[in-house]
Amino acid sequence: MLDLKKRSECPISSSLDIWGDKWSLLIVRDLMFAKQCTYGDFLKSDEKIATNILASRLQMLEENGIITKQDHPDSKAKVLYKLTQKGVDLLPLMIEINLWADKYFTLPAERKEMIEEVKKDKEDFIRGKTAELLEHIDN
Amino acid sequence: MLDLKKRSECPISSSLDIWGDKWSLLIVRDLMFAKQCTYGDFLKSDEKIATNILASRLQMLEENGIITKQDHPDSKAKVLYKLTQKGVDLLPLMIEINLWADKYFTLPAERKEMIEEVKKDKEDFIRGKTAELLEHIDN
DNA sequence: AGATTTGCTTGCGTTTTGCAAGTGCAAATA
DNA sequence: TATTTGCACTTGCAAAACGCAAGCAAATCT
Repeated sequence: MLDLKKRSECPISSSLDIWGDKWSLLIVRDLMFAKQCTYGDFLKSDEKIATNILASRLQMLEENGIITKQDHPDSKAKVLYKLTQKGVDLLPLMIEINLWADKYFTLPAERKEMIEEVKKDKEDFIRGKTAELLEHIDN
Repeated sequence: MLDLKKRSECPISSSLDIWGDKWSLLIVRDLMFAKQCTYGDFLKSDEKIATNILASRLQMLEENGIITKQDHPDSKAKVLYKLTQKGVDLLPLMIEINLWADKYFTLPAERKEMIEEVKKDKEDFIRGKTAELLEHIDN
């Protein structure tokens, strides 16, 4: 059991207490955009997270109801990680990060494509993506 | 000079490399919502950031163009910290964090009030607040 | 002139991170 | 059936970051 110590009653602070580190939102990103879902998939991401850190972040995110484990349809040895409703609700936040980054960094072509879609109709994109992410979720 | 090492080309990752720690967004929050501006003001925030960490984060944020130092009108001993355009552009992100937190935490009355205003007309709130924050900025 | 305020810096012990290697169970292979 | 491989972690340890207290120089107050 990882203990979460709230630094204050501020909502920003409380949120950062859960996912405000260098890795957690990358895990959320993978679950949102790359659709990567197994432990090994996270390890394969470009940023090369250390395996012990990954395990610790997954536990933290699960304990705080952002993600859930599910049985992998193919094998008992594999674990499927999915976003919960609470996790999917981070989508608008992730989109804003992308939009900010779009203004100040050069985005890779594939992500740029997604952002252009967002720019056309943000609300619509969020609706569609949320529905997609919530498929087959049994929180 | 604090060195920023990019973990990957991903925009989320690059953004987190700058402000993706437990403290940076709290500094941005203070500059956005509490209007706290001096070094001492940051130290007085509820979360009680350590002074060396504060100094290091302020330097990082300044080097990455999120904040700037300005002369304090009252005294040469004081330093005024302000958000740059790049910093102010984090407002939509901060709002989404607040909205997320509003759904999953209990907000303090004062912040709740702001969020209700946001809910009425998000775009309008952002326009107004952005204009307010950009007053007297000489990036 | 002496004391206080302000914005930091320095030292040092504790915690977190990062890397490599190891473990246990499931599944594929021989 | 025996053995190797794959997968999801755990463990150990060195390195880095953090957190606390004290110190410090310049500006300001008394």
